Formats: sequence, C-alpha cells, structure tokens
Amino acid sequence: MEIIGVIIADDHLIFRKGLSIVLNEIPFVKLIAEASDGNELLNILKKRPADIVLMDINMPGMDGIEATKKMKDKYPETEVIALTMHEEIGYFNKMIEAGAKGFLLKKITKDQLEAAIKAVFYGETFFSEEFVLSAKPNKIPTQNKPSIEISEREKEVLKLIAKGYSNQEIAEKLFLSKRTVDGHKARLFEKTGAKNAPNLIMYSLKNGLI
Amino acid sequence: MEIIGVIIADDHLIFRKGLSIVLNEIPFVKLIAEASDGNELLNILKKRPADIVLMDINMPGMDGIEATKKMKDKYPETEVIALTMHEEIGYFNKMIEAGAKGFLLKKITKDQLEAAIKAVFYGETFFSEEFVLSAKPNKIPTQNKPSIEISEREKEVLKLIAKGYSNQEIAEKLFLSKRTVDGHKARLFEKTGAKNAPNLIMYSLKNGLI
DNA sequence: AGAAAATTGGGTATAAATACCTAATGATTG
DNA sequence: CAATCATTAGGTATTTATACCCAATTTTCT
Repeated sequence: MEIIGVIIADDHLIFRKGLSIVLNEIPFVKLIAEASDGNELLNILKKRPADIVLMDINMPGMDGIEATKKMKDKYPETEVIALTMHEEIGYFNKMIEAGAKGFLLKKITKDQLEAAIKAVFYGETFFSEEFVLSAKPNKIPTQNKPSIEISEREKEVLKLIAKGYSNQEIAEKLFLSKRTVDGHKARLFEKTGAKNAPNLIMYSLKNGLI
Repeated sequence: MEIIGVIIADDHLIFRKGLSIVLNEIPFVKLIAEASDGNELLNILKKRPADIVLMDINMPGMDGIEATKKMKDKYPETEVIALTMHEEIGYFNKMIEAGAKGFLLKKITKDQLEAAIKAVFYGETFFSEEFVLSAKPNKIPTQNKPSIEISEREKEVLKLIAKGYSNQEIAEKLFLSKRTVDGHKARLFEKTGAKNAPNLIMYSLKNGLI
C-alpha cells in the first residue's frame, strides 16, 4: 500500500499531539507536519506537498473554511478531512462547499480515523455517522444544495437579539428604523424556518450562525 | 521536588493521548493511569492512589461532576482539575461545588498545565483566565455562592420555549393555565437575569441549563 | 413542626413582536 | 443592461410577551 502523507492543522496543542500519536500508529500514514492555523498550513504546503490535511474548523487567524478554500485553489490534489468538536450542521455545509471530502468528530477512534484517511485518499468520502444522521442524506453525495446564508446585516441584528435587545433598541444601536429591524428579523425567520425569536436563537447557535 | 501522581479522566482518546504526551514532558509529573469515564476512574483509584485527577466534564456513563463528588467523598486528598472545551459558567460553578480546585480550557499550553498541577498540588487553586474574567471574581476564592438552580418544571418550560412554542402552546402541552407558564417564565428571567426570551435561550445554552 | 420554595392561577396594563401589505434605493452579477 | 438581492422603511392589525399586583396549595428542607 502507498504511503499517505498527512498534515494536521489545529490550533490546539494537546489535540495535535494526541492526533500525531494516533497517526503514527497507522502504518500507511506519514505525518508530514503540524500547523496551528490556516496561514501556517499554506506556508508548509509551499515546500512540502501532502495527500491529506486533517483540518480543524475553528482556528484563530485563518479558519478551516477559508484555509480549505485557498488550499483547494492552489493544491487541488490535496484532500481535506474536517475535524470538529460538535455536530454543527452550519459548519458542515460550509466545509463541504469549500471542498472537504471527509468530516469527523474529534472524539473519533483510531479505526475510524484510519478508515477516513484511506477512503478520502482513494477518492471516496467519509463522514462520522453523526453527520450522516443529522444532515439531509442527499447533501453528502451531491454537495450542491447551498447551506443557508445570512447577510452581514442580518447577522448583526441576530447578535443583538441574542444579547437581549428589543427591536427598538437594535434600531437605535444600528441607526435604523424599527421597521427595518422588523424586516431583517422577518427575513431571518423565513431563511431559518424559526417560529419566533427564542427559536431563532436556538437554531442559530445549533447551526453556527452566531 | 516531589513527584506528583496524575490520572487523566476523559472519554476522548485523541485528547487523552495528547495530554499524556504533554504530561510526560513535565519532569515532576508521573502519569499513573488513563480513565475514559467516571466509573473507570473510581475503579483505578481503588488500587492506585493519585494526587491529581485531570477531569473532563462531559463524559458518558458517569460525568465529571458526579465523578468529582464521589471521588472527593472517598479520597478527599486527591484533588481535581476540571477540563473543558468551552467557557461554560454553569458547569464551572457545579464543578467548583463538587470540589474541583482548578479549571482549565482544553486549548491550554504545556506551561499552563504545569503551573496548574503545581498550584493545586500545593493547596492553591488555578483557573484559566477565561474563567477569571467571565465568572464573578468572588466566586473563585470563596466558592460558596451557589450556581443558579432551575426547577424541573422551569426546565420543561425552558425547553419548550427553545423549541419555538408560545406561552399558550406550552400551557396546552403541559395542561396548565397560560398564566402559570407566564409565572414560570418570569421566574426564569429573575433567576438568570435575562431580559427577554431570546436572551434567556442564549443564557441557558451558555450555562448548560438545557 | 415550621420555614422556605415550588407550583399553581388570577387581574390588569403596557410594551413588544409578528403577520400581512407595499416599495424605493443601491450593489452585484450573469 | 437586465435581473436579482440586500437594505432600507412605511402602514395596519393582531397576537404575544412582559410587568406589576396578588394568593392558595403542595413539596421540600431544616
């Protein structure tokens, strides 16, 4: 079997070390380097090509979504397996759109990691079962249904709702009419399918919108 | 310097491995064992005493809060440093009440880990700065202000609010008067200090209430 | 046993949110 | 250049939430 070159991109020292131990126990894997954010990853790739990048989503500096997009732009042969702590469908869709071919929870076992690297290296996809269950199945193979996108303004309004401001207060803070805030909020309801404000907050947190 | 015996209790393989590497690099620390949940930890302690337990909060089977309580009951000499992924103040207070003397984020560096183990072993406390900032300072030294407790009924109502039901709908689901639901909700506002329903959801998720 | 808290419910009033409608402007993009 | 979408904002009506007041019953804890 061929040797598969792997790079870890994760800002979290302890997790990187743990992952490197587990990777070293997989015979067909060679750990090429460790990066602590997206920029470092791109610098490493200039000199040392890799087959697979195990990519954390939440990183300071350049996060996993942006790093994946930029990486796939320059090095389309290098595949990305996303790593995440929780089942956040919002991030899931964004990472898939950015080009990730696999998606793993960080609580994964060695066997699952091994299977994922092998699958993605040989052109397939690999997803932790949590994602297969929570995501709509057709999203995984086709990967063309866009995740819901909320605009910048909507996100601003959303954050202020979460902080407990009324529509009137939000309007004052953003120098808008209360009716405009009503409008943004109504659009948020449409896009998310939420019934009311508490439900909207719940949905947004679950899906990584805020 | 004395050798400090440490046990890791975490359900997450990769994190355990990473932590063990970092611990092995600290000269005065001896890693005694690794446990993947609270029950395993208690079994290990029967045979092998430890000075410090690095305790994850979210574990299947017996979680970190319960494990800390039971452990401190039988082995009051063994100190607990809690490990968590996020800054969840609700868990923070519960762990402190259970007897934890330190609180670290999992994204910690080796130096911080070293300092935390040393501090707690010598009778002090150690908290990641994120907790010092987010928690009320007087909670840390005195540790006697209870975390907010919400009743069962209040939790039921809270969950239904999060799902997007109106007070009237919640009343029907729970076979109560709408006014009763209003009352529970008002008490939730009092206890949490939330300004309104969206804010209440935000607070509850942040603090592990739901 | 007695105190405290939880659970239940009512009245009244105001504030806020939500559901419909419409529409102008500006930016982006095919 | 035309189409689309984001952003802005108004009108009107209804529903809902929240803020005060109060109090009875049950459960829990000391």
